[in-house]
Amino acid sequence: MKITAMTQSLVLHFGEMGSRWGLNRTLGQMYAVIVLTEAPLNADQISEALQISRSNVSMGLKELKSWNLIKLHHIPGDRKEYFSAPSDIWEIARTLVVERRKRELDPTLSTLRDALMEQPSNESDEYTQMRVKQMHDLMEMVTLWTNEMQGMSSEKLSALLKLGEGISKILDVKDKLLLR
Amino acid sequence: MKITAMTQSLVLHFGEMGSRWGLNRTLGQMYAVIVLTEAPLNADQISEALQISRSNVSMGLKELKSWNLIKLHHIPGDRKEYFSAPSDIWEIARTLVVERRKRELDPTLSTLRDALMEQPSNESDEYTQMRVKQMHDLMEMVTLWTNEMQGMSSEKLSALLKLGEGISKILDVKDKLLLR
DNA sequence: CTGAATTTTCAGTAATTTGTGAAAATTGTA
DNA sequence: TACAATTTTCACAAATTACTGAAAATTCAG
Repeated sequence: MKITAMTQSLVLHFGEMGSRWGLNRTLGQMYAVIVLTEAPLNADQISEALQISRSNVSMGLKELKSWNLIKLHHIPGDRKEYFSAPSDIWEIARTLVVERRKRELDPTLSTLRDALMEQPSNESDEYTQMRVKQMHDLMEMVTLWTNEMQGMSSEKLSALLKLGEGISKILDVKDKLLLR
Repeated sequence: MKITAMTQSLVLHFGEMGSRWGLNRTLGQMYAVIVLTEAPLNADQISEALQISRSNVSMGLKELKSWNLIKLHHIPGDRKEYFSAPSDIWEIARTLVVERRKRELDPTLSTLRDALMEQPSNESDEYTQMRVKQMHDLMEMVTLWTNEMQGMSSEKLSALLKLGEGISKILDVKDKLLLR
């Protein structure tokens, strides 16, 4: 499959960024071409578009599946599998946040909890535990938030993000509201 | 410098996680030992605590400085430089979010803007541009948010995060509030 | 200004991560 | 069930990234 110059340059950029996100270059490129192309693509098309080996595509797709980032399609009379990204960009963002939290926060949260269970052996450990507690509480709050986010509709999420600087004002008047 | 068993295991964990965050193993370990130790540390102490070369520590400190994650101290009568982390965990979190945004979103935002300026050469490019527009708008909102966050006090940030599921309710009544 | 203490740089090496082709496994249709 | 199409796995190779020691640069007390 040939890709346009515009897509090509975007794909290259997403490749470079891929490693800064939890992915890697190929994964970034693969997801870029999938997201930016309207029709679902099969593995051979991706392999050709990005000039990477068929097996690399297979491994990349496996990983994108584990991130819940792609949808699987079947075309009647064609045995190949076709892949596309959700058409709702908010759904993609939501998935990314949740999956990154799983990979980046959950394991640490568990380690921090373990450390808090231990008996401090001296006063240096006591300081350490205090910091661990602070980190733990913060990360737990972030986790609650991402869970909240997961259940939010795209419309609501978009409305929330659009608040922008308004959020500060809302916090100021929040106590005046009858919540809970 | 010797570190306790508790710190040791936390340092190892943060090392493993380091690569999942935008850092790397050594950087994760270095920051862990700095955050978890009350007294500011000098480069030799870090080098000894983590069993890594002095030059590696120097490069790591350089990077932590570029992330604005460490504070520099001087001890009277000692020519060495000592480093510590902010005592306020929210300040660390705020810095992390802002710095990651700089590295993970800003370059992409600029590339997306470039792509939007181009003339679509066919209808496939038109679809691509539509998706680019969606991504661009979303990322711009996130940028606004992190800017907002940067200016927020730790107390306010903590209050916002504590809202947790309350945020949904607030959104529901937001229109009833006289904002702006 | 001098020189010892300290920090930084950098070229080379080590370690890790990523990509490939060939072979194995799976799938679905005739 | 048989077999061709397709996908996945995996050992090895290639590429990238991280680490080190030695040397250069910087800092500052005397």
